[in-house]
Amino acid sequence: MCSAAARRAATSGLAVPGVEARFHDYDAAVTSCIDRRALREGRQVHAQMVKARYRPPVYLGTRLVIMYVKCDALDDARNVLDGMPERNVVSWTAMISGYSQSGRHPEALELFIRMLRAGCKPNEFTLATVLTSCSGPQSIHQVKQVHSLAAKTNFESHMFVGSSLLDMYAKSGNIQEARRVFDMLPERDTVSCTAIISGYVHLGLDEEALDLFRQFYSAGMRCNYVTFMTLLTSLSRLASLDYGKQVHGLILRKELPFFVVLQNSLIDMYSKCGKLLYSRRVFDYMPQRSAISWNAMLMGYGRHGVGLEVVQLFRTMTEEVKPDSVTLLAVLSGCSHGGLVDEGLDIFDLIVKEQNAILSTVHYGCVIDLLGRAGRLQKALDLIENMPFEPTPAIWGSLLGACRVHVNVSVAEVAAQKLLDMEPGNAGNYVILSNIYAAAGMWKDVFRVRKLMLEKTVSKEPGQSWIILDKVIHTFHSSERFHPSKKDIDAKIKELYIDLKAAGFVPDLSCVLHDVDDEQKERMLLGHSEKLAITFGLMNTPPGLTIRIMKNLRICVDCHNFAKFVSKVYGREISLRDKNRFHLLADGACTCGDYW
DNA sequence: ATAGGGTTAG
Repeated sequence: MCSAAARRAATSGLAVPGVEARFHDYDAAVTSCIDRRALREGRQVHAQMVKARYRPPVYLGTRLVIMYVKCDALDDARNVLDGMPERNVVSWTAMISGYSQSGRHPEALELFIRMLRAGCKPNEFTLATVLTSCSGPQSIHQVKQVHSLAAKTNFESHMFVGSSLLDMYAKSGNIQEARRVFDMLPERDTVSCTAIISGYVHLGLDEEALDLFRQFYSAGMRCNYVTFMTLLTSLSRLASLDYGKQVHGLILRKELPFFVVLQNSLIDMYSKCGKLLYSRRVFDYMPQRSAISWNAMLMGYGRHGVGLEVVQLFRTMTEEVKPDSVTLLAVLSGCSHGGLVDEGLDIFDLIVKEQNAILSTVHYGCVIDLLGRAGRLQKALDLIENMPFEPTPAIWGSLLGACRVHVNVSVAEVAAQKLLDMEPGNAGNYVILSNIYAAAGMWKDVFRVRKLMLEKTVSKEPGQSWIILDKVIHTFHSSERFHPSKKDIDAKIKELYIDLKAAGFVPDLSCVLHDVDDEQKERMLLGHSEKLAITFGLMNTPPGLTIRIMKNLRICVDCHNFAKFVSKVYGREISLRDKNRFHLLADGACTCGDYW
């Protein structure tokens, strides 16, 4: 590889007066630059060729394209490719692969089509690479085209093409087709197995993904860091601490080299499984960190409502790494969840001054949250009306939620009007507005809004909670009808209800979406999935153990209150992870401070 | 010479 000629050529830039370098010298020089990713030298060699009016043959032109691609200078690579009098499959593929790997998928596809039009036949390298640019639900048509091409040319069951193809199908939501391609592969390796597992994870089929992994693993599958990252994503979502620890154990036992990305996944997994201290331990032991490491840690503290740590870690971070837009999101939402209103607003002012360009509507959403939490609703409304973005439903929703907590009818009506216009089918908005009217004693308006809701709304995403006991996931849906322990849970929850009421628990009937009588409302509230899961947890865990519950949506006020009373009456800590954050309930109080 | 699976936030 690194011949004497190459070294001489690379270091001298071929500036030998009077001597025209020949093919081998140029080739050696370019190769050396490719190996070292030496862009500047590569450019010099290229310039030398131009200056010497040397016309490189296809091979050498291709090497130049590869050199620029490997050095991330895609536009230079493209210029070389476009200027070549002839191209071969390698030239085209190298360029397509450059686009694919830097996420410039439309250009990759466009070039692929151009290649076909130029009469160049793709090979397995081309297909494997171009398929990675076919993802996204809207381009299923392209996937089909490329697939039929792959089938026609008999590459469908090629290891690389097949893995890429099944991944495309999975990412377009067609897991059956992905599975079919996977089952056709001549053999299975780490990448193809990881790809199909990741397909299930991608579609949120976490339990299926784990089953598949168990199956592969006992059949002797070799894992690498990508496999582990894929598994950790799934375990974070399930909040399965035991399995998470097991995967961590596997990673340690394998003595893999250090990968920042893998450690990042571990930080995230522990924080989503409720073990912030473990996240921090992983974070502290990392010899190098990326911005994502910091962001994952910041998000973790925010998710758990530990505002002070968010601010402190953010300060440390800024001494080492430049915060990106996710960092700012983590800090602002962390301040909001942690109740640090003034700190959050100060940081926001600073960001507006120094990094205004990376702020987006979600950042403003966090600040609206902050102001809302502090009860500064008019200020929040002013900010929405003056921010440099069109307010999204999420923004108005955040304001409306704050109006409920602080019972502010006039601001609520502004926010609600916008929301009802933007998403008339969303029942939640009507419910909150009617709750606000109810809290203000404006009963006529309560009925008006309820009536409107019955006319217009569509059903929402069904609520679902789960608890993991002894590595088994027990899932509950609201008004559960099919759970095997249904009868026992019903009996137990009635028993609890008497105890809790005796301790002062009052059901919050305004949480019920439907227009039914109060008795029916109470029954419906008791059917909420998180109450079922908590009750199931109480029935099946020894006294003193923390009950860990997960919920796919935000927790409702009544369930939150229910959990508080359970924590007090039965002396149980309850850790409840909802869509956005953790609630740690103990002795009748919650770490969220009743604002979420 | 050119190739497949992936981390925070949405």
